Formats: sequence, C-alpha cells, structure tokens
Amino acid sequence: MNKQSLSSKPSSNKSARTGAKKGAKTSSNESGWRGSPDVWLKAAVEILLESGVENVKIATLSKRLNLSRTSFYWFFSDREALLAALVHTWKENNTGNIIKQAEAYADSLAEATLNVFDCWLDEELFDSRFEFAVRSWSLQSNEILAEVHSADQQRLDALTAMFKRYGFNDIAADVHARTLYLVQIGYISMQTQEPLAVRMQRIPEYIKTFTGEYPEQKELDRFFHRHGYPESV
Amino acid sequence: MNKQSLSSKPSSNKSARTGAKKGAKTSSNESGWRGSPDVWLKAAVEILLESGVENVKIATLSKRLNLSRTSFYWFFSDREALLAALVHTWKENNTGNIIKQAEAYADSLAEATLNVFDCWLDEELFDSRFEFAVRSWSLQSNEILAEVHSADQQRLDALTAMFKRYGFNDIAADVHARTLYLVQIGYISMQTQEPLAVRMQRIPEYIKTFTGEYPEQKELDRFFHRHGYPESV
DNA sequence: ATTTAAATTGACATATCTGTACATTTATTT
DNA sequence: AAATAAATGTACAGATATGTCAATTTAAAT
Repeated sequence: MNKQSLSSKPSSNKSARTGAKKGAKTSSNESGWRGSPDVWLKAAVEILLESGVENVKIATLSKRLNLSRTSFYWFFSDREALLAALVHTWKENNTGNIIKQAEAYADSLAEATLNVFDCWLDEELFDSRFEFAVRSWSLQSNEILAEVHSADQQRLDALTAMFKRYGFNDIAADVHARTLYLVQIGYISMQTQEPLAVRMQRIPEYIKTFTGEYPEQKELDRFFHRHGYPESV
Repeated sequence: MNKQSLSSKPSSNKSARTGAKKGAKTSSNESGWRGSPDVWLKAAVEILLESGVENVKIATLSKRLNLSRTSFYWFFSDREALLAALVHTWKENNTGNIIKQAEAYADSLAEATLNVFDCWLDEELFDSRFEFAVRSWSLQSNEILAEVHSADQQRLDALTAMFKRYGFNDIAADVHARTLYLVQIGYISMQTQEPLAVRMQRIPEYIKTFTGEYPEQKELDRFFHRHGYPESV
C-alpha cells in the first residue's frame, strides 16, 4: 500500500567503483570532476533534514549542486537508490553509538545515564534531525517503518540492560529505559532549539527522574566539561 | 523555503453554507448527495494518518469515495483548503483535552497524572496517529511547525502548572512536565501497537517515575476500570 | 410536473518529476 | 597529443498532480 520501495542494492550502477577507487576519504572530491555519489548524497541529506523525503527530488539537488539533473544518473541508478543510501547512512550512525554509550563504563547509574546523554548533546554521536526526518519518513513507507522499529528495539534493549546492571527488576528497567529513551525521541519531535545553558540546567533533575538519584557534583562537572559548558574553549 | 502554504480561509467556497445548513450532525450525509465537505475531509484524515500529507491527493480520495476527482472542487476551493481543514481538526481535538485533563480534580499527584494518562489511552481525548502525522508534516511546512510549537507550549504549560500545584519548584515542575509529556510524544513516534495489558502493566512504574510516588491501589483500580481493563464489559 | 439549485462528470490545459538516449565536454592514461 | 574513460548536458517521452470549464445529472423546491 506504500509507494517508495527502496531497492536493496544501494547502487547497482556502473560507478560503484568510483566510490571505492581512491582511499578512504569519506567525502571530498579529489578528482577534477564536480559530481560524485557523495556529493549527491550529502545534498540529499541536507534536503531530507530540512524538509523531508518528499522534497528529496533530483531536480532540487541538481540546482543546489549546479549540476545537470540527469548527471545524477551517472552515480545512482535511480531515486530509490539514493533513498536507500540515505537510510543506510542513518543506520550506520544513529544506533550504534547509543548502544555503545549505554554499555560504556560508569561508576554509578547516574554516570551511566550521563554517558547516554552524551548522544543527545553531540551530533557526532546522534543526529537528532536525521532521526526525526527518518521517523517522519516511516509514515509513508513500511520498509522505513520496519527499520525504525528495529532501531528502537535495539536501543531499548541496550538501555534496559543498563538499568538491569544497576539492580532494576525487569519491569522497572523496562520503564526506566523507555523513559530515558522516549523523552529524547519526544524532544526531537518537538524540533526546538534551546541554548545549551537551558538544557544543562535541567540535567540534574532529569537524572534524578530517570534514575532515582541525583548525580554527584563530580559526575556533573565531568559531563558539563566534555560538552564545553559553560562557554568553554 | 517551504511549499505548502495553507490559506487561512478553510473554505472560501460557494458551499460554505452546505456544512452549516442542517443541524449539528457532525458528519453523516442527510441529503441524497454522495459528496460533502465532511466526507472529503474524513477521507483526507484517513489518508493522512495512514501515509502522511504528501499522499493526501485529490485523486486518491476520489477513488476511495467513488466520486469524480473534480467533484472535490465543489466543496473545497483547492487542496490547500483541505489541508487547512485538516490542521483545524487536529487543533480542535488534540490540545484542549490534555489541558482539561491536567486541570482535572485529583486527590494526589499520582491521580492527577493518571488523569493525564487518560489521554494516551482514549482516542477520543487524544488521537496519537493524528498527532504523529501532523508532527511529520511539520518538517515540510513552517506553518505547521508553528502550530506544533504552539500546541507543545500550551500542553507543557498546563502540565507544569499541575506539578507546581503539588509543590514542585520551577525546575522540577518543568522537568517532570516534560518527562510526562515527552515520553508520550516519543511513544507516538515509535508507532508501536501493544496490547492493552502490556501497557497497563507499566503504569504503576511510570507513575512512580513521573511523580516520585506509586499510585494507591484504589487510584489504579479506578484508572483500570475506566479504560475497560481487564477485559471488561 | 416543472423549475431551480446542488452536485457530479469528462475534456482540457499546465506544471512537475522521473528516467532514457545520445551527443558533448572534460579529465586521466598511455 | 592522442586515445580512452568519466562525467556532464540536451532533447525527448511518460507518468502523475492540480485546477478550470462547460456540460450533464440528480435532488429539492415551487
């Protein structure tokens, strides 16, 4: 009943080589050519975050890149291949890090939770806008919905395990994991942009709510410091 | 930079009368005619919830209604008018009730919170799928985004006031209101469909997490009962 | 039963997006 | 500098949306 169907082959194209030919340079354009799979993908990500999948149109991207629209087809077999690449990018980045942070070493539950909070404050660990765009997308596409469900499950599992490690029983761990996770997913969905100070001010109270205990000042300081607050460096 | 622009006149059309002509019958088709603004709007809501705004296409609706596509224009000036009606419907239903429930009488904070929970379990009070569809929509349209922001603010204000009524200080009330609200918004965004029993099992722990205290059995029973759990009637 | 208004329809006109074919330009290799 | 491969661009064809117009049908009112 849905339309976008996302072929599994991200680029069954003649130019699959291109991407891998030269070293591991994630993005930039070493060759003299203006276009590349990466350039198109990057533009696609931008549009996706700004205004949703339905606006990821080849014409739009080509204007942004000052390239001919049809030049796109040199790098991707079709629009679906581009969309598949978008999902792939999201999966790569946005789930692994949450799990890693949930499993990171910590002296206390408060510290463990602060480790997870790192994701919400560091775009390198978790891209909120990307996350929101993909979740919005999942309304139109069952394949994306399946991906989102899978990601949610993995993340919740990791967080539940974290709470269990600190002595929570099954139900309590489940509910606390959900609270910790869903507040963030909800926050993303509000699409608010608040100053760092405002967000930081709420941290101790959030920790108390999510874990039952306030963080130690030491833990808090460590957390603030690694997020460059206040106003550091 | 966004496309959909939503004229403010929901139906500046010749048939504005039609809707109001006969009494307050919210929907059904008293006259012998097959179409009506309501019928089109209802179909639009269905599609919106199923697969997002971008699929709210007049051709799609007309097929579903077994009406000619162009017949649509008798009731609505254009697609935008229909979209505006969609937003209007959402605003009418989905914000007022949260505020009402947050302000409802309660003997304890736990009971007050359970009153708010009513929204999450009763589609009449709060339509989660509609909410999600509108939030997804807000990625493509700044006008919708503004509506969503406004709704969030109103709802959070009401919930914050609720916690303050029970003695929470500014920050604590703010964080607890956000937790209570955002967990639900996040939950919606997961688009999960769980059996009532599973959800009900988590309620006491959620109440404890959100308020700091477990609900009394009496309060819990009252809550369960009004949501037809277990398996009642 | 006839008139009148309301609703429905099919035939255009237009715009936008996707994708293919083929020619052309640009960089890299030899 | 010539040959080759990579990338770009133009022209075209097809699909799908929106919206207007002028009938035509259907229900309601006289």
